[in-house]
Amino acid sequence: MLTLPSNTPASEVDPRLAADARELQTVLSDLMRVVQFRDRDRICCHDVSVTQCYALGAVLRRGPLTLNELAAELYLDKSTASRVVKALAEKSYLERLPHPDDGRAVLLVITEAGRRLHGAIERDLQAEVETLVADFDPEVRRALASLLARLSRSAVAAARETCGCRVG
Amino acid sequence: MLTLPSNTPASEVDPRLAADARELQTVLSDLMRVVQFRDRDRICCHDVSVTQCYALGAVLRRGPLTLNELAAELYLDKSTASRVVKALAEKSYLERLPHPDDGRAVLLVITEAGRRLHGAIERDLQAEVETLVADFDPEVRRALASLLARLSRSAVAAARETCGCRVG
DNA sequence: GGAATATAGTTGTTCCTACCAACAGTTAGG
DNA sequence: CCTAACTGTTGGTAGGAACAACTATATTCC
Repeated sequence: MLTLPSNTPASEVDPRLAADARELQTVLSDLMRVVQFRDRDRICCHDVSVTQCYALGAVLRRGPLTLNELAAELYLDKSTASRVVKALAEKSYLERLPHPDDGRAVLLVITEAGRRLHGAIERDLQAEVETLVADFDPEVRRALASLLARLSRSAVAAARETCGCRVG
Repeated sequence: MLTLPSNTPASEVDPRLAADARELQTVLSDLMRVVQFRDRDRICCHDVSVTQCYALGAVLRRGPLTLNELAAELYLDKSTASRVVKALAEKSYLERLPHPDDGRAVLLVITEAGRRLHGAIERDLQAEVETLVADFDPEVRRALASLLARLSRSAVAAARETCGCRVG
């Protein structure tokens, strides 16, 4: 992570930075708002909430996880994660297996039903994104994806560092 | 809005589209998650919730709004919007003035305190974005902003069309 | 080995968000 | 005028999320 010395305001080095950041902040807020709304709309038609769907995806992608690992992955309090998992387990989309090496921990494993559900939702969301970027040129789409990925990595790194007022 | 005839799957016209959409979907989800977390963290240190802050921003940018206009802007149910406004009014960040032309409606106006609070929060968020994109080249930042803006417009348009299961 | 400490999850509590529904007051149309 | 439509508020219910308190298991250190 390249960062500037802390006594040098970034905007001094690059005078455009402040204006760009302001514009990005605005645009990002708008995008967040509408995407959040869309996700709610698409996901809740299925059997789970947005957070539950993310949890399912995390377990699917990262393999068996403990509860704390899941909470960290989703930036949730462990109590929230616990309840999310509980709901998913009650609907038989996840299983809580005893951890082989640690009697306190659980291992979260996705079930076949969970896999199917997550696949269906992901197809829906993907179709939605397709309509969003259908009239973007292919190279523009690629550029967008790579820029977003970079921004996302940067944001994750920043989140890990600052670990603000709350969240352990 | 350029859209394809509905009987032609977009992925047939452009075989890369599906893969790009899938990648975008994944990246967008990750970004959403972390930005959402960050917003909560930054905004709630001040006196308001995330939604309240967005409401403040909407009233600030769009000038005096009625409650219904605000609700539409934020994709909220009018009852939720009403309570958000109520909370902001109790903290004296907003005022509810009678609408001059319509005895039923209210005009939401931001107060000086509200303006100050929103300014402070926006500065915080902007500073956060600055650190995120500080090591992006200026032209890359510009490109990112314009692409996000385009994506956002596209998403707003799509949201208006489909007006899914819920929300009036 | 055993007491003190740390960790993994669960549960209680509270607040915010959201949706649906019902309502009062106001405006518009026939 | 009188019904229909609309604006905003409130009641009720459900869920998400955070903090704190708690149980049960691991680890550390004497």
